[in-house]
Amino acid sequence: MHKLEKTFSLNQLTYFVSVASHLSYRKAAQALGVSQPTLTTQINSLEQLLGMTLFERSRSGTHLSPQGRALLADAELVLSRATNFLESAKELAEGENTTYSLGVPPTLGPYLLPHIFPALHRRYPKLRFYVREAAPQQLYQGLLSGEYDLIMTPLSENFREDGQIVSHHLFSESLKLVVPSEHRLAGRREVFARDLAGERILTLEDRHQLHHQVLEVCTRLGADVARDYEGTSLDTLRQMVVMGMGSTFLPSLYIFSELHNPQALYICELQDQPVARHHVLAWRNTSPSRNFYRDLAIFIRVLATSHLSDALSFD
Amino acid sequence: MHKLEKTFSLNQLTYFVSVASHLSYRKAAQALGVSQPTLTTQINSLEQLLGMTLFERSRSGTHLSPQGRALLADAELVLSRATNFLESAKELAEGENTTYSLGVPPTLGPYLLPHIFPALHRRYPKLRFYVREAAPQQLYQGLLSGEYDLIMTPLSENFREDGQIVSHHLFSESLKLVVPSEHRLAGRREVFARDLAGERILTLEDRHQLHHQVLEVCTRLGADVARDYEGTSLDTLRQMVVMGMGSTFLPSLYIFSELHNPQALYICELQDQPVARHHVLAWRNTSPSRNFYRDLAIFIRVLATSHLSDALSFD
DNA sequence: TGCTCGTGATAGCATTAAGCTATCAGTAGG
DNA sequence: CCTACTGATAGCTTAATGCTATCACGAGCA
Repeated sequence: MHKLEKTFSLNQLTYFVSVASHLSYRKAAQALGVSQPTLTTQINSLEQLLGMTLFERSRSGTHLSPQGRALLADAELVLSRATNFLESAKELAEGENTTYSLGVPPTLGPYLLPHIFPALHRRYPKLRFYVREAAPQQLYQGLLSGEYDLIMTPLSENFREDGQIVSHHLFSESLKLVVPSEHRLAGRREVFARDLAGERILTLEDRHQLHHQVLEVCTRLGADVARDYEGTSLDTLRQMVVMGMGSTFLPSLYIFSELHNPQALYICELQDQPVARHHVLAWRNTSPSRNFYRDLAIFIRVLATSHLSDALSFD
Repeated sequence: MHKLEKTFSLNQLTYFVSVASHLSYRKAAQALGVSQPTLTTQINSLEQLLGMTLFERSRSGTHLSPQGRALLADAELVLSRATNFLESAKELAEGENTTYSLGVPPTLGPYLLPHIFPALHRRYPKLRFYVREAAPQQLYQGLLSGEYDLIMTPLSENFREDGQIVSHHLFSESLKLVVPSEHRLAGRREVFARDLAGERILTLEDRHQLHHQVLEVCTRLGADVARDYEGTSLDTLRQMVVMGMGSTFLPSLYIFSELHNPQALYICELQDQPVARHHVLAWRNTSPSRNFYRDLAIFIRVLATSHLSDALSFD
């Protein structure tokens, strides 16, 4: 923590450095575009503040004092850092070369971002994301607290667009039924909701939003959710199905990304009661970059439409 | 060369950092001991200067903008350099821990400074010298130009204490006649000026002040100065005498320092016309440290009196 | 010796910057 | 609906910064 006290100004340092390099108040004043008395008074006050003489004045010229010589390097360092600061600011101000903190759910990020980041980078070459994964509940809290600038999250009853938060719909993603290839439903041309009655359904740990959604669907359809074994990731969930521990629902983007050639699995949708999650990009409506975020959401939706229409829908 | 333009103040950076760490204007204001409106206006003007929004304000709190987050580290760097600068200044101001630029002639420095630096260091523990060797003529010019803070130099007709330069007498150093041990004068209890008539006298190159002094003495006494071989240092001069190329005059401090047990040489003084050089410490009378320099000169004289009275005189 | 030129210091004023107090306006939560 | 909290704004005071004009001193030259 920096404390506040009476201190020197950056201009005073600039004057110090300039007089030191010209070894003349008048020449330095001319080079700086200020008057010579200004230099005299400013350097006097700097000297008083520092408690030492920086320059040795005489009618026939000006020399650095030994102390001034020692401080010169430090003064130049301060000024170079200040210049540095201004340059960073300039660069940040004139382009979208900012790093935005983006929160994504672990069941979406790894299967979506690789598909859209390359095109995003081409569109906004200087744009960078600091991506962090968390469950949607944490994403929402983190967005409120300022931890994230943006979150990508599935809609749920916990998510409220309450005046503080603005969200933009990106796409809808169906959750597909995944059964082992030796399962009684495997190969069926059409599977209906009633076929799941009594079925053993595997899902993720309950910190994931997917857990709650699958639980709600199963309760509605009369299927049993296996609480004794819960997956820690979509990959482990898939392995559990392969090993015959039950069936599950997997997001279509995961299937599209990871299961190009699923040998031991049969994948289908419920014809009469499709299950889907609806993903949005959300941000605080107080955010200074909100206009950019809106453009970004629109652009991501366009990218998804053109690259991922096999896996997603855009109602 | 740093150019001058409208820029931010260090206080503004301090405010920025403080608001960023408290995430609240009011709390930051309290911590800084200023009013909240001050922070508002200062940060607004900083934002305007940088052309970007640093904070996202809302009625329910304050967050860093992505740009602000990126600039925060740079701002802290500037402040830490500034603190650094003030600390250096404080350290320089409260002690004599400054590095002074000291010019000495090559025929004196190496044979005097090792005798006085240890005691000088005990007396002024934080004092440092940046010692450079040059011929007295260059020393004098360098003192005028500000290259040296102090010079140690033998008096000569070129040296003028002309209102700009103040000098303080340190000690007088005799120049002793040095002849090879097989020389006709070797072993003589008393040697007089007239004994040198026609003698071949070796000396240093003419960029050394010693050259001119020996030349003057020899002309007066009727000795021949050997211009064909001139030494580049007192050590080579001594070797030339050992090899029988002639005789020479060597400063007594050199003899005291380097020739504890001269086997091949005989050393004596001219009884009736002793030759000496008179060393002073000199500085510009405009120098802010001139009082310290005077103390220093007195102290060096005291040191020489107590440690080097065998080789020097103090008239 | 006296003149001129060049140095930094000083005085007095004008302008700008930075700070304060008091108040406003909007949101959150009881 | 009220209370408490946020940052923003208005209006004023004071401190800091810079300017012009002038001074005082020294160096160099005639």
